Amino acid sequence: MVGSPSGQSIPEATVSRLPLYLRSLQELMDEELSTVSSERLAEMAGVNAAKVRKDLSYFGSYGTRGVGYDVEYLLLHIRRELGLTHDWPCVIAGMGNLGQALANYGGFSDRGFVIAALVDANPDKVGTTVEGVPISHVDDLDDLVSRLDIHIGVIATPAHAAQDVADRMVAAGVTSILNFAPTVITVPDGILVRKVDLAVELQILSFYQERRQAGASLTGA
Amino acid sequence: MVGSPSGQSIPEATVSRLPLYLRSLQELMDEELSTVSSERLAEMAGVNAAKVRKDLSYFGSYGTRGVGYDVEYLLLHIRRELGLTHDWPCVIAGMGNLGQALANYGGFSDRGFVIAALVDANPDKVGTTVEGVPISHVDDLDDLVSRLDIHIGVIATPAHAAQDVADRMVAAGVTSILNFAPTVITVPDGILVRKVDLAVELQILSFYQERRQAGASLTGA
DNA sequence: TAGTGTGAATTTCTTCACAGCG
DNA sequence: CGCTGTGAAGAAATTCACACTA
Repeated sequence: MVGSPSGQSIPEATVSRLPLYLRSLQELMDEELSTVSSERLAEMAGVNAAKVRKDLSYFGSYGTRGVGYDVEYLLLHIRRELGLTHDWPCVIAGMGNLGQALANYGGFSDRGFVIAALVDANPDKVGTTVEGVPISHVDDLDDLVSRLDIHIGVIATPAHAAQDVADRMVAAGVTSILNFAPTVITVPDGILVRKVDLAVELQILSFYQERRQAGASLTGA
Repeated sequence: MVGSPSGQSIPEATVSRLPLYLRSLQELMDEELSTVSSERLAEMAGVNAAKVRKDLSYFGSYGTRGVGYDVEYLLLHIRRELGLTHDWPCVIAGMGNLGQALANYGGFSDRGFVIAALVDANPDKVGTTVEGVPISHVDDLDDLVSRLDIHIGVIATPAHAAQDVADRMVAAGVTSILNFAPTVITVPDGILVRKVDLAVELQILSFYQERRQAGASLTGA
């Protein structure tokens, strides 16, 4: 989905697994383990060991043969690769159920994504707060984005409003968008978009569920 | 992530795009268009035309050369492939913000995923209703699953509770699980699991956002 | 000895390009 | 003519297997 950026490339597939490794390493830190083998890390992340070693090798040699990887060192390194060494102020647009859930979702602030602003088009919602953050009107996006130095926008509006909100975000200066609305949005070159459609995953499950009557044995991930 | 099921295989990558096509076709139906070219469909789904044609070709020849695809026919066909010709009763475990958002999320029932039951471990929540569906205690999973003929479970609990809930679901007879908890769960062979981690996508955005200062020109999706 | 790092083999996915059909 | 359907080429990702080393 994304062109390879400056410098020589880390495969997209590898990038998409880094967050999994990061989470696993955080668990290992909590358990106060200081080293980890590719095999163990693979098991925790739900992939296989060869993949872990290959993935990590793109960043250089961080392991010790015969021992494994230093948990703390690797954690720091992946965090740096992911750009998670500083906070990212974000704005969420659309304060319906999903928007509220996202605003409340601990997993964001945990990992450096600070909900700096919330916007909605409904005047009744404007002025109320979620998790201590006031809901502003979507017309104030411009001001909020520049004042709070926001680069990342999250769209949690209904599908029909998504493109308009995306346009406003881009105009305001947002350069990365995470889109939860079940529609494709188009943006100018240079703007990054990723999409999550909650129902898509269920449909994929349904596909495999439907066609396994015939004694198929499938493996969970 | 999932072994190829009975019959000759449709590539995983293709399966994961079917929901996109389905959504686009539904929009075309709403606009009362009766045919669509691979190019137009590609644009709507956010992929390229060759991919659309290749994907659809796995199901046989459904297009008309010189014209395109019949919207209604293709829609029906993909819906059948995805197993969406009948309703799937689902249970959601974990009625925090995310669980509530999912229960409210129109995108599910729209597409045949009926929220048949909700469970939580917190006795204070048990007995209240969300969208007209009562919240039951997680101990009643067994009864609910068999009585309501539920095959699909959605986990929206905190990470630490996810494995336990998954075990209970499997014991109760659930065969497909969609896991929103930020942790890997393990299940017996024959149980399908898909995972959605809301924060993972943000971290991937962060990766690319971080490394584009150097005049890189990236393309949004 | 245990476990990394990595070329090479393999598989999967994408894209091309054009023959063939309505 | 316009657009599908598809072999074949190309690219990307995964997996193998083993040399190497702390």
